[in-house]
Amino acid sequence: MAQKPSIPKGTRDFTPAEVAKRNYIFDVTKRHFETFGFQPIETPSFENSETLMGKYGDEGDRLIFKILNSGDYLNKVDDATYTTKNSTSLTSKISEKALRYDLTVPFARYVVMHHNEIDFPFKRYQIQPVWRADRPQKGRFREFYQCDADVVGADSLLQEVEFIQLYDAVFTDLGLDGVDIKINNRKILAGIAEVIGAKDLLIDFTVALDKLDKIGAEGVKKEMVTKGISADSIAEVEPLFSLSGSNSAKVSTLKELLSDSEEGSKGVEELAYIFETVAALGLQSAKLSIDVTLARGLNYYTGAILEVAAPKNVDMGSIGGGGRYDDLTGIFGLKDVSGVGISFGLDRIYLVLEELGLFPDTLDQSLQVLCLNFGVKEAMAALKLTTSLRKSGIKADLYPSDAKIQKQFKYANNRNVPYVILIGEKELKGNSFVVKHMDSGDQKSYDLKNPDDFIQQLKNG
RNA sequence: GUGGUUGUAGCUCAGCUGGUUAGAGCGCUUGAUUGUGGUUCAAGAGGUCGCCGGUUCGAAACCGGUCUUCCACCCCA
Repeated sequence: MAQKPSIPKGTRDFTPAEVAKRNYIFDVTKRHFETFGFQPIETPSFENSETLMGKYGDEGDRLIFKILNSGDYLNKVDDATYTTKNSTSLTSKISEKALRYDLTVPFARYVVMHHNEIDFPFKRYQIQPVWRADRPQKGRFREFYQCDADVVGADSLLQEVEFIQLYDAVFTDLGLDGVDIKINNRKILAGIAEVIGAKDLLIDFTVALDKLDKIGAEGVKKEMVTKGISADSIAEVEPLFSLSGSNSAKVSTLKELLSDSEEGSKGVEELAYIFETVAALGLQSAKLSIDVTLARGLNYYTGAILEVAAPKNVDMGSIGGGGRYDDLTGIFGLKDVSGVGISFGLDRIYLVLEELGLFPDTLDQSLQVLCLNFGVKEAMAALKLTTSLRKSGIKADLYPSDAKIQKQFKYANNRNVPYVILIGEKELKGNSFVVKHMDSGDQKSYDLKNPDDFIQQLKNG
C-alpha cells in the first residue's frame, strides 16, 4: 500500500500560479539590479563546514543544516569522542559540509577566492535558496530564497545612497507604495553607548533599544538596568526615547547628544550626508526615515544599517534590510575590503503583494488561446493553426482529445484562457476558424489560410 | 531551543458531556444540453476523522507519544 507522501517541515511546493507570481518579483528585482550595474553570481548550495561555522554566532551555528559525511562516517569516530556524546565535537567528525545559511558569507568567500580576477568595485547580486533549521512561522521557512545585492571595494557613502534608490526603484515598480526605508548607523549606537559609559555593553544596550516600539520606553529602561547600565546614564540619553520630528530635527538632536563622542559624531555626519543626498535626488514612492532603534546585524555591520518596513496598512514586519560592513572578507584573510549590501525578503514581499492585490492580472494567463478538438481531421487543421500561433510567440494549445465540447470549454475556463478557437466540420469545409472571446462571449470568423488577421488583433488587444 | 496551538472529503469547515451507517458549502463526475463554458436544476462518486499506542462494552471526541500547522519567546529574511 502506498504511503501518504509529505514534505519536510518548513518547505513548500509551488504551484504554477505561485511560480508565476514569484518569477514576477524576481524579474522586476533583477531588472533593476542590472540597470544599477550589478552582475549575477551563483555559489554552491553547500559549503565546507568551516566556511560557515562560527560566522553567525552560537545561535546561528545551531541553525545550520549539517550534511552527514559519505560512507561509514561513524566508524572513523574515535571512542573517546563517541562515548562523551558531545554533539559539537562529534558533529565536526561526522560532518564536513553544511547547507548555505545565507548569501553574504559565501559571497565573502567568493570574493576572497576570486579577488585576483575581480574588478573592484564589484557589484554583484545573487538570488538563491538558503536553509535554516529554524522553527517555521508565517513567512519564515526552513528553505527560502534570499535576494542580495552588494558592492565590495568602495568606501564611498554614495553606495548607501544608491542602495536606497534601488529599494525605491524596485518597490515603486512592484506598485508597493509607501514603504518606509529606515536608516541608522552603528557608529551612532556605539557613540551613545560611549556617552553613557557602557561601551562594552553595546550589544545589550542596542538589543534593549531595538525593542522600544514593542515594550515601550519604561520596558527598555528596565531591561537596560538589569543588564547593568546605571539609571543616571540612561537618563542622559532620555531624548532617544522620544526622538521625533523631521529627519533633520533628529540629526540635530543626535549631534548635540553625541558631541563628546568622536565615533558617534562621525556616525551622525554619515547619516546626515546620506539623508541630504537622497533628499536632493528625490525618491519615487518610498520614505526615508532615521530610526536609532534599528540594530539588526550588529555583529558585522560597521556603518549604515538599513531596514525596509512594509506599508503601514499591512501587518508585516521588515521586507528588506542591509548595511555597511567594513571587514567582511577579513575572516577569510583578505583585509581592507569594504562592503555594503541590501537584501530583499522575497517571501514576505510576495505575501504583501498578495494581500494588497498588486500582482498583475496577466500573470495567471498561462495560455492565451486554446483550440478545441472536434476529431482527427479537424484536430489536424487546428494543430497547424496552433503551430503558426506558437511561431508568432502566442501561448497556444490544442486540446489533446475530442472530449465533449462542454468539457473542453470548462477546461478553458479553469485555465483562464481568454480565447477559444473552434474548428469543426463546418469550419473545415469553409476553410475558416471561429474565435470565441470568453469574457464577452463574442464569436468571430477568420480565414484559415490567413491567421495573421487574428494574430494582429491578439497582439493589439 | 522553551511554552502554547492545529490536523475530519480535492478545498474551506461543522460534528454537543464518548453512543448506530461521520455532515455542509465549493469543486469533481454524469444528465437536462450529440457544436458552445461561466448561471440554473437533478443525480452520483469521494473519508481506516494526521500517524502509532492506551483507556473503554463502545473513541473523530478522553490520555500518551510522534509528525504537521500556526502563534509567542529566542533569533531572523
